[in-house]
Amino acid sequence: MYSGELQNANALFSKFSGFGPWTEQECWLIKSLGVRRRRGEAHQTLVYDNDPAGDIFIIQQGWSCVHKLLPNGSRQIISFPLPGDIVGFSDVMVGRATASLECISELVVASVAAPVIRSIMASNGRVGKAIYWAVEQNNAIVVEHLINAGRRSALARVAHLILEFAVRLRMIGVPTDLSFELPISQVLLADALGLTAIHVNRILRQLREAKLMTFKSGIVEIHDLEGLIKIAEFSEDYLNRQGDDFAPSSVRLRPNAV
Amino acid sequence: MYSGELQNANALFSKFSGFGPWTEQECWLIKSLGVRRRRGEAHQTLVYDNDPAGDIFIIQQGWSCVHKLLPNGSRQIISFPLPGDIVGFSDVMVGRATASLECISELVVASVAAPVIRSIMASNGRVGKAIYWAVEQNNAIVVEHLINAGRRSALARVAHLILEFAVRLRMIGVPTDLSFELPISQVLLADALGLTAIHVNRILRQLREAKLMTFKSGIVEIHDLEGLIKIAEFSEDYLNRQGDDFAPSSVRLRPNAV
DNA sequence: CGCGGTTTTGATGATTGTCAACGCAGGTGG
DNA sequence: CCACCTGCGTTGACAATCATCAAAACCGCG
Repeated sequence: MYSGELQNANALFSKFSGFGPWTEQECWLIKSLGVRRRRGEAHQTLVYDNDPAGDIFIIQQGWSCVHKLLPNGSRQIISFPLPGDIVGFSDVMVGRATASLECISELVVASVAAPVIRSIMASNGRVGKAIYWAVEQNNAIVVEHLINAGRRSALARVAHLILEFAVRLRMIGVPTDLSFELPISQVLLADALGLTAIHVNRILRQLREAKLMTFKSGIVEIHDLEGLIKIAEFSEDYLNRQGDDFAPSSVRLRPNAV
Repeated sequence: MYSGELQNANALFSKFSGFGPWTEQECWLIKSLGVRRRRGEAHQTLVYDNDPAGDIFIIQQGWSCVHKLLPNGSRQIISFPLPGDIVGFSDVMVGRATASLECISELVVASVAAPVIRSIMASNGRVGKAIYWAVEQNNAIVVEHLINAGRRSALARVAHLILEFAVRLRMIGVPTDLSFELPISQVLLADALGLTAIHVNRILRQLREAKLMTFKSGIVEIHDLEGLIKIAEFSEDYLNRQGDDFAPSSVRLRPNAV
């Protein structure tokens, strides 16, 4: 059962291993991106919105969120990066953080200095393309969050985000056999979905009473996968984009789909 | 008064001219991206979601929107690209369109084949960085739309989007002296903001009655800029990011701000 | 002139937010 | 050990926001 740790010491290498085969040099390069580590404690803000951006971060262990605060005190969570995900890539290319990175649990990240990333991206190698693919996948997730907030009911939103977690966790090798740990408070879900925590709570009750899923003390249990997919209007396509040069092994939510 | 046309024959070159100085070679390269033209008529869909992506498009003239359709028939507009904006950059890097591109008015775009863009990005030149800066700015706009849909009231959303248009139009050289053409229906505004057209209409009435702005027959008139900025919680920072290697001339909404 | 798309308005209802209260668990200090 | 606090989850009552349904006016266009 996953609670923010990964067997593999290098989450990015683990994530990219499906894209292979890699040459020895490429392996070395990818692994080198994971050597400089940094830790964060729960509730600590590692990156502040609008700070000058010197490093990108590759999540290794733990849960975190990227968010922006509004003048009125509310906030919008942009994404929940998982181990292997790259945070602050565009910030580094542009020179300034465009959002904050906050730890939810204890967090381990690898940091990579801006010039290193820039030179990798400029070298036109397959590693750069893989990084680009990973970044684009994160952008696709942001777009899906926009669709969630803009055009789906609260019920669909909650279900959609839960299913997104299920697929993404499976993609990084966490066995999510219709049940997985999700150490995220209802407040965080609300800030990601554009709802109030109270309403998220009610929606979760609805989902429970409809025998679709439960989410209690940080554990998701999906009881009716097809029903959940249906009310969420969930399609995992946006998480399974193929690169132009490599084809990451596709992860499917349904065990034995066509 | 702007209605989708630009004096300059090459919108990208016009946009990038502020980043200069460019060498003669760089000028030639940027201009070369604008030579292959393609037209689209109003309501025509130039790119369909999930199509294989072969070209990127650089908007030259006219209005368009990037959107995604939902199974239930509703849709979410992701962005309204303006002349000089690049559409489908990430699609090309990934091989497949992640959204649709639809013409609102008659549209002129330049198309650039994927290999051309890839080689420019791989060459580590300043042109590639400028393109990257432009793409990142569009991503920042998507994030702001997420914040809009997730955490702002309908009133603030509408005001925010209007102000975004005002700044973006001014950034591409359209004089928006508190009044500008915006040939966009209320239905389109609604699909961008996560509201119904009827509610957008009522919000526009509210804004009119509060003497903040009017939007009638495709023309926006801002009567109380400060008031509008206030209720929108608008900060133009997300549109004025500096590159790490160049500083595009900052465009300010307030004529004589500090 | 009629037609389709858009804007506008009213009446009504559903969804979601706000306010208030309580329980529960974990931590902290007496 | 217990009182106390704080954060989180839960529930109810109520209010505000926003959507839905319906109808009419308007406008450009064939």
